[in-house]
Amino acid sequence: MKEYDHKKIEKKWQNVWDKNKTYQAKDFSKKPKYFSLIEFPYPSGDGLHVGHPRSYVGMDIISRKRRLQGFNVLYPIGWDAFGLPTENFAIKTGKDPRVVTKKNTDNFRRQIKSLGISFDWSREINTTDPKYYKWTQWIFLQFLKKGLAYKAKMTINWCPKDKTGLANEEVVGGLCERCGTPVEKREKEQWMLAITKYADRLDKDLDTVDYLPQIKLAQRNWIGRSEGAEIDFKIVIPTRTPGVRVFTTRPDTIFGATYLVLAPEHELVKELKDKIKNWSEVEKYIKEVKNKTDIERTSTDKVKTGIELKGIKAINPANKEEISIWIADYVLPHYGTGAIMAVPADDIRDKEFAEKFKLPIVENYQKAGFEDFGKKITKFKLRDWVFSRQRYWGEPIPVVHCKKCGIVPVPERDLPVELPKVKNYEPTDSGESPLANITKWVNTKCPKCKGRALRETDTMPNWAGSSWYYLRYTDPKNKKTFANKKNLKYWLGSDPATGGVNWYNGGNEHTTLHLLYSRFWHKFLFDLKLVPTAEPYKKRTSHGMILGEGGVKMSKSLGNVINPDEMVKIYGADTLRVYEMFMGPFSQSVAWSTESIIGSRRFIEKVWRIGVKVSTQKNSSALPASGLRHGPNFSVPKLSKLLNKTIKKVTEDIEGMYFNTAISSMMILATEMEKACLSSGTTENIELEDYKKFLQILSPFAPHVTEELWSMLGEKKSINLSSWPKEDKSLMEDEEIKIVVQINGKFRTEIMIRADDDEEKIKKEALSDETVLKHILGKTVKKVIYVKNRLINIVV
RNA sequence: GCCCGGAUGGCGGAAUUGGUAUACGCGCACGACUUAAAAUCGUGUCUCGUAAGGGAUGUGGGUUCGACUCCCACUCCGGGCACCA
Repeated sequence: MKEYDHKKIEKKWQNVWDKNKTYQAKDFSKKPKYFSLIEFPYPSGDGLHVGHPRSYVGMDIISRKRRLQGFNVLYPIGWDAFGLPTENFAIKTGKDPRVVTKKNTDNFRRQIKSLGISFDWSREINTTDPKYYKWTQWIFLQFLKKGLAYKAKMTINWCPKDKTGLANEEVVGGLCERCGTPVEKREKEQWMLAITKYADRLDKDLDTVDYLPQIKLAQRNWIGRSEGAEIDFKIVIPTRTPGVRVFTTRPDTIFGATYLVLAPEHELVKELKDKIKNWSEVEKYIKEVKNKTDIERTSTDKVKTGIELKGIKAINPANKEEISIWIADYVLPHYGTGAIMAVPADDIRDKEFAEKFKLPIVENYQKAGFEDFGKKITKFKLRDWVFSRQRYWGEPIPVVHCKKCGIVPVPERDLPVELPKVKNYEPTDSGESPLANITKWVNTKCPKCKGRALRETDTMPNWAGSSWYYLRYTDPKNKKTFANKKNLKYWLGSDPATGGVNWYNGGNEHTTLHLLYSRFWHKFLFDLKLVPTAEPYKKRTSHGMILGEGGVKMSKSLGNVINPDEMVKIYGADTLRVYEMFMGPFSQSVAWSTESIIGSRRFIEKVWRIGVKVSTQKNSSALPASGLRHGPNFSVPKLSKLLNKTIKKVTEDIEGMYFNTAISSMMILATEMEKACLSSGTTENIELEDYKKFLQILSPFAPHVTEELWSMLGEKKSINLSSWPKEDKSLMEDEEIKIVVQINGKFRTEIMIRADDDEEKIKKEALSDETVLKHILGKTVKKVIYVKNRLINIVV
């Protein structure tokens, strides 16, 4: 018998598909289009993680199914290659990030290709390619033009020893990850993007997209829309106008407000410095707060801290009572107005604070109307996006600073502003990007006045390139624009309300930031009439992580990292694909088990054995013509029925991403098929057409082996060019149905009924069943509940 | 701490969304084939009990004829928390 040689088969078909451009999407086609998307990977030096294929295979199954369903499918991939790990590697080794990136992407490409994912490699993109980031910079200039990119002072993490700014990730327990020095906060001018201008629409438009409910919820919570009121409190000591404005979601409780709390950073504190009698204490407290994170500050289980601003008082506008003013770290400067009115009778945090500092608590106060003392206002938790990085490996922000003209955008014709080569990748001592050291590059001419000017040395965050990459796939080589409008209209759809990438799958960990940022960019481009749809993604799902054996995180330090190359080598890509889809529910994290992968291999081998038998007997004339078969083991109808049920199940399960149960049902079918062969010694019990349908529904999961078997059965064209089978309902109906009989909700027995029996007849039958009679002997039957085609429960 | 998930046999998980808990797979045991091994196939495999029957879906309560599924309170685990991607 012909052996299953995964190495030969997989290599062979990967070459054929490549040569025939089987998976290349065609711009414009009579077929309906389908745009399926995965999050393009960051090409890390560690190579592909077994978690990557999970997402890629999942969407590959969807994409392959869509092709068989007659769609013109775009399933692209690229590299999100700017970022910290490559930069830190460069700092450590002195190697050019370009060289490192090239090496890593080459490795990733080879690994992904070995899995037989149906990506359209002709559209491969790379965020670090100047031809790509030219357009990232161009989009930034549009933000600048519309006033949505601006500069503001922000606090950053600062390591006083290394003299560099640090990313949050590089701060471990308040210490610098590299040298262990306590990290300080510093103020620095940063480029910002005004995402808050889009907050309302980012929230509202979630109603128009098909995201998993928990993804929508996560987005909504992040945006944090809430309705409240802004109320002005007069400062009476010292007399000052204007007073202080607070934001509250409960303006109705104003009669219970017994003191005010300001964020320690509130400008009023600095302004009234001279009037605050206990300034030295206040100053000390402000310093302490400065190095705390927002999480530490707002944690509700820590002891409340704060300090009164002695010597200044405010007036509650509702009851005209004089109240004290405090500062406390649990009030954050960037939410609301950075000031609250405290109603200890009604708010747990205010109550804790009042109890600790012995502040008055008024329990039974008069309720006010919503807008009696202030103005209704909608507030968002969402903050503007800090868009500057003092780093090397990112897109240079394309502006110049001119003493005469101020900030001047680089003219669009001069894009891209290419990242120059440097010798040293470390940030400078002053905390500037390493680009600041290249005087030749920094010194330039002002595009406006032609005078001397300096280039901006900040670069963009990694999120920039990934905020619009899906658009570039529709027209990846365009030199005139980021993507042709016609292409965008074709691939995203022309209806602003319903169009977008058809299906976008990614990690749970991206359901807030990346997803929100790219929705923001897309909406901005939509407003400029540069993209045809209001939302980038019509549908969004997410997959869980693959953990190491035993459910711990897979990491180098734990030594439990699984190399996909090795799995492909030993078991084959098809087995790895099937295993990753079978190991657990797609949406949840699941632990890897090398011991278990053998089950998927056995399944593929079973399919292979049946196929080899079917093909050899088909080619020998020993097999009687279809429809003329007889014999004691004649079980074609039974198998056909199971096949049709399986087609239905697999068709539906793929849509819900229930890949594990789809595979389970195909395993059952394969087992039954093989049994049918064994019982008769031939494959006469398997209809050739049935077996082919089985191969078709399996092909999205295991594309190589099914393609090989397909051709062994005499098919000249690729299985990719066939059409998705449809179940035959007439072959699926059961005339006899098994009904469970329960007594008081406990399983007792089962009876067979005919599909057309009426309820009374079934109940009667159940009550006259031997086992039932035994159990209800001497008891009164109170009630008989019948659930159609399922069960009967007798209550006694 | 806050937000979003999750918890079912020795292990990964299934359960038509309120209707036979443990499908499918791994592992294990036994059997067939084999000189033997591997592969493959078959049988068994939650638990107590000889059986009849009882118990079990993280914990404690509740709703219901009936709860893994719904409600309330808790425990533990994973992800996110704005400069990791």
